[in-house]
Amino acid sequence: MAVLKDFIRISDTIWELPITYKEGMRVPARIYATQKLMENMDEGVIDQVTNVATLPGIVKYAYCMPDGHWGYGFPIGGVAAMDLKTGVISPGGIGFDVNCGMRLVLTNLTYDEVKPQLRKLVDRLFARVPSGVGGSGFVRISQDEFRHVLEQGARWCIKNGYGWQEDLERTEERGCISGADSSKVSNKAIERGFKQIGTLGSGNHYLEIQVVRPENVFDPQLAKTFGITQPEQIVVMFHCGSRGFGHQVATDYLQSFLKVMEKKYGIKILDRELACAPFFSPEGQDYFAAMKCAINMSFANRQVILHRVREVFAEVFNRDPEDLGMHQVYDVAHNTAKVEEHIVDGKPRQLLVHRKGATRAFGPGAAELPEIYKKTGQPVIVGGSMETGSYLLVGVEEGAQTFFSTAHGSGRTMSRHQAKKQFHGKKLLEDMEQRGIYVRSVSFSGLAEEAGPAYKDIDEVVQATERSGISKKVTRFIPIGNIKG
DNA sequence: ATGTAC
Repeated sequence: MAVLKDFIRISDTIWELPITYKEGMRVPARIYATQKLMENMDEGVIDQVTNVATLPGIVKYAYCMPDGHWGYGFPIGGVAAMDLKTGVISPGGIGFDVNCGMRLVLTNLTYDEVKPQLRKLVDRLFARVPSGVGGSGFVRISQDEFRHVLEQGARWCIKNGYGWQEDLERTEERGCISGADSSKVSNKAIERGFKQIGTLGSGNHYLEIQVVRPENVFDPQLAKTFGITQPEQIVVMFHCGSRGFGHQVATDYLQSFLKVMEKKYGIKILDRELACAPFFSPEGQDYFAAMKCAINMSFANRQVILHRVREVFAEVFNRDPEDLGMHQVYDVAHNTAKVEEHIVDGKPRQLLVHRKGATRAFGPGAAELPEIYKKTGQPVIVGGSMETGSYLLVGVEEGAQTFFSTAHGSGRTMSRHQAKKQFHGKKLLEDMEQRGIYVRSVSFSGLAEEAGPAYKDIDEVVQATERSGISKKVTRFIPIGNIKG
């Protein structure tokens, strides 16, 4: 539990630890949380976010979002912007599951229309979207072709018939980050990844059917612009990443950084898990180019899954996906490091922004946003636990304070081990069905790990982001069907 | 998160 007296309270939802808190801190650390979230904040977060504050080149603050919890090196929920010339790039600040992210898709169906078909729909999705540890997808391509996927991302998918052209402009980076170089990726990573496009994975990865209750529309105007136009509307949300491929890229470069960090670059860190290299070093640049391949692999993964989701809906309702209004709202990444321009103390600066379990949330007018969202600000998809619900938020101008970053989900309160001891998968599944949520999972123990009480209160997390001014509520979604990886 | 151990 956090020792609150150590913190300077900047506002009711911003808590600061000054550089005197720990030797070597270059900038203060800031945690975004309500009092209630702060009282229960993982002690590991405080240790880790202040460790991050010691990294070379860090600008302004080391941040942790309200859904923060202990992670590898950096906390999950960590945000750190580095000066390009003096700063480092750190795999621990991005996460093993590079570009783990969320995609939200509309339908024009209502709850009453979907309810009689719910079991069939979930069963078909479970059968057609591969999930679980390992597992290969239905996209059969050679390892050489996979290299094209790594460099073209979701664009490769559209070219090959998996999706609609408009999906690209509704995806962060338009589904393809530039600068991905597959020659910087190991053969081992290619071998692990080339059969994994279109697969959900395991852990907290899932695909969910959700309903928008009228009382959960907080900004009707924005909701309408994002395509939420009718009462009890059904949407599909899913969460997955770059699978074994991204994991292998992270593993490869962590090893490479550990070899050179101290000997070649004289960087001393407080925790091996903070392994890093100067951004402009050969090792740093190679990792950046390889990590971008994993970003693109993940965009492609979610693009192919979207294609499958549309196919299944078309089958079950015997209507075209176009006719079902299955437009994508947006796709957000929440494990990345990207070069972005931000205003620091009144001057524009190029920064490497690490977001690990944190969502980019650009406000209205940002150059990176597509025309359709230029005026509104960026849609932000925040996935809650399978029992409680999720949110659609929007980026706001005040988000500049966190380099336009906000929360990405609920955040765990309990270790997986502890959750497995406390909950029983089969009973949980039955309880959820009683409450109108139909779940399919490859593993009961995996299901138990994802029980609602193993996560923070999503409403409290979202409130913290809104009250601190880093994002704003649009709608809340209630789960009715879940495919758990 | 992860071919849940090089």
